[in-house]
Order: sequence, then structure tokens, then C-alpha cells
Amino acid sequence: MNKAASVELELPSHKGEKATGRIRRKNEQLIVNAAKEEFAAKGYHGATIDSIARRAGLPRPNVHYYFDNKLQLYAEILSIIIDLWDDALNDLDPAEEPAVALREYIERKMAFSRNYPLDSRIFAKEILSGAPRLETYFKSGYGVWFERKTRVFREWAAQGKMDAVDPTHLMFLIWSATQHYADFETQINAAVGVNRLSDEAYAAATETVVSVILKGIGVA
Amino acid sequence: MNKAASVELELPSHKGEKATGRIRRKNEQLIVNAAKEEFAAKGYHGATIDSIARRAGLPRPNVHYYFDNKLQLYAEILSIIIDLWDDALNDLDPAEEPAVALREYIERKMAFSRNYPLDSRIFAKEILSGAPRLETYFKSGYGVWFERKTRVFREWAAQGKMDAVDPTHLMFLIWSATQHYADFETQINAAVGVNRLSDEAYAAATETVVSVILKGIGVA
DNA sequence: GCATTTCTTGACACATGTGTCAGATTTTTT
DNA sequence: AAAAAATCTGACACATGTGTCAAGAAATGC
Repeated sequence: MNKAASVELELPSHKGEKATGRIRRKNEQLIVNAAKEEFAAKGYHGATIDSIARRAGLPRPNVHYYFDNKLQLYAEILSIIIDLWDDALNDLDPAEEPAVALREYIERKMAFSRNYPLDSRIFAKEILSGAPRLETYFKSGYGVWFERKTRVFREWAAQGKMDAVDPTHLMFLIWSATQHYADFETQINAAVGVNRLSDEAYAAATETVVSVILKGIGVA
Repeated sequence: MNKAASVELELPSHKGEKATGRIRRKNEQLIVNAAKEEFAAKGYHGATIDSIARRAGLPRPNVHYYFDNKLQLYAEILSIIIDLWDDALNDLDPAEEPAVALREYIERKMAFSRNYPLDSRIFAKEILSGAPRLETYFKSGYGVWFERKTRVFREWAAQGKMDAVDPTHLMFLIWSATQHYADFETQINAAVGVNRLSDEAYAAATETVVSVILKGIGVA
């Protein structure tokens, strides 16, 4: 499911190279993409090196040639996902008009759920498990990082541009509503009775999320 | 984590019995509760019969005495969870005032996330995996069931009691926002910088979700 | 086109996990 | 308190999965 959605990615550790490493880059990409599918579908424990290798079209020991062990491969993927998110979702700008900035932010998050559902699911599973392999990430400065993310809501509220809604929980509301379309795709498809939401249906979903939240916090 | 939240439950298959089966009931309960913790934390594949047995304080073959195999135990738990949800979350009543009924519905869903986070997480993981063990559930009449759930929104909108918001996506918005507090508890705690949201913080979360959504769909 | 590096692959050792079974023990019935 | 039923438990067979290694093949550098 969603093979087409897999992102073609450059592994950050090997970007400057030329001829040498050509094969390496190609195979690492094959493996990472295959591993994403497997981890997303079966979780860390359920995915096997063998299934990843088969999906990548490589013999199993070859996977070990590029990645020391399963945990390292998984950790690398988690880190790729987090980098991807950080890059794509820059902060909301307090200087902008909330109606514009927030709409754009939600639309981008929804596009993310549409285009990178595997990434979202891997991350979601990790958190559902208590994030045992993201301890550092969540301990070191995550609270501060999150506080900065929500500051914009406080500023807009102070300027009277939106209601004084609890910024923390507003952020969770936005995140949950948008990520839901990646993480719970199976349930959504079953409820709607399709194999995949059409572009039109997805646009309607986005519009619903945007309009309810904007109106809900008093933004025209 | 969340041991206290585990529900004391009656296994549906053995409710009418008396003295005989006393031990059976007690042990099945021990096993199911232990299995919920394990499945919620590690997923179907990651959980082992041995870890479940140890958590339940029983030797491993004893688990097999009560449950034929791992899949059956897991399936039984899924079915318990679905029954629990169905029982607790009856439909929204179109005859009621949306402001009252919807608030109560959201509050109940939030209470569920607070009180039965393990159940929510097990279900979420199953769906994230593509629900391979809920195929029947999602195929047989789920679309119809869901359509009935959303009908109330259409009726309220027709009566002018709320905006004509897309009922399907409104339902997803409510589900995602509320279940998020069970499923993403780890991330939420890290963001807020606590080990567990206080009752007050949780009430604030509930109030935020309720007020943004109600206002967002034009309900006073 | 030869030497060096990179990559491939089958075979192996080891670890963990599932489910079974038979005999022992405990609980319940009569 | 004897018989029957239910429960417990150690030991086993089997399957699957991880990571290693050494030798061979292919690609690259000179």
C-alpha cells in the first residue's frame, strides 16, 4: 500500500560523493525505502531484515553490509523523518495574519499526511510505544522547542487577532487532526468506503479542518 | 506506565458461572490485563507470551492453558476493546441540542482517553498497521455504521442548528483530537514537561477541544 | 590491464520465541 | 475422603530471526 508515496531521499551522511559510492547510495536508498514500508506496516519488532531485504530486492546479508543492525537502520529512518518534518514545517510567523498563516500551515501538514504517510505512521508507532528510541529527542529541549512553537498563538491572542485559546492544546488539536489522515487512513477508507480518498475528498477534508479550526479560534 | 488505568473486566465468554471457573476467571483477567500492557507497549509482534506471563505472574505454559495461541489472545482483546467502545459511546441524539450533546460526547471521549489509554493505543496500532486483524470488522457494514454516526450532523445542519460542515470530516476531527490524548501521551508529556497531565491540565485540554470545535461549527 | 577497493553471497552459530505434552498438584464434586 | 475435574509446570521440538564470516565477483583507481 502506498508504494508510490515513498519519497526519494538523499541519505544525509553521503551527500557530497561522486562516482565512488554510487552503488552504496543506490542500495542504501533501496533499503531505507523498503524498511520504511516494513516498519510502517509491522512496527519495529514485526519487521524483519529478511522482509526488508526481499522488498528491496537484495539478499539479506547485503542489508547488513550497509547497516550494522536493525536498530541502527531504524534509528536512521527515525532521524530522516524528524529532519524531513523540521525542514518542511518551519514556525508560524507572528507577523503574518493568522487567517493566512494558519491556513497555510494546516494545508502543509495535510499535504504531508497525503504525501508521506509512511513517515507519519512510523513516528506514530514509536510514540504509541512510549518512544523508547526517541528518549534523547524528547528529553533534550523538547519542551522548550514546543513552547517556541506555540508562542505565536499567544502573540496573536495578545494582539486580539484570535481568541485566547490554550496554545498548547490548540497545537495538539492541529497536529492530531492533520496527522490522523496519514495514521488512520485504513479506518478512514473503510468509513468512507473507498480504497483511497480522491484528491477532491482530500481537499474537502483539508477545507473542513481549516475552516472549523480557524472559526473555532475566532479567526475570520 | 498506566498500570492503574487498566480496567477490571469481565470476560464475556464466562459470565454466568459460579464456583467452578473461579480460578479461570481470575487468571484470564490477569492474562488479559498483562497482555494489554504488552500489546500497547510493543505491538502484536513485539509482545511475547513470556513477557505477558511474567507480567501476569504466571508461568508461560499457563498462558497457553487459557489461550490457545497469541493471535487468539490478541483477537479477544481487540474484541473486548471494540465492545467497550460501542457500549460507552452511544450515538449522538439529533433531538438534543448540539451544544449539549456534542459537549457531552467529546467529554466522554476525552474521559475514555484518560481512563483507557491502553485500549486506545492497541486499537491505534492495529489501524496503523493496516488493520490486518480487523478486516472483517471494517469490511462488514462499517461504512453503513459510520454513515449512521454522522447523520446527526446532517440533521442539525438542516435544522440550522450548526454550520453545514462536512459530517464525515467533522467526525474524524472529533475522533482524532480526543484519541490523541491517549495515543500520543508520550509526546504530550514531553512537550508540556510533565510525567502525566494533571487533572486540571486535562480538564483544560478537554475544554479547549470542546470550545474550539463547537465554535468552529457555529454552535453557541 | 593490473591492483585495490567495494560489493555480493551462501553457510554458519547463536538467540529467542511458540506451542505441546505428560506427569504432578490442586481444587471441586460426590 | 475418594474420585473426578481443573490447573500447573518443566522439558521438549520446532520455527524464525539476527548477525558473522570468508571467499568470490564486480567495480574502480592508477
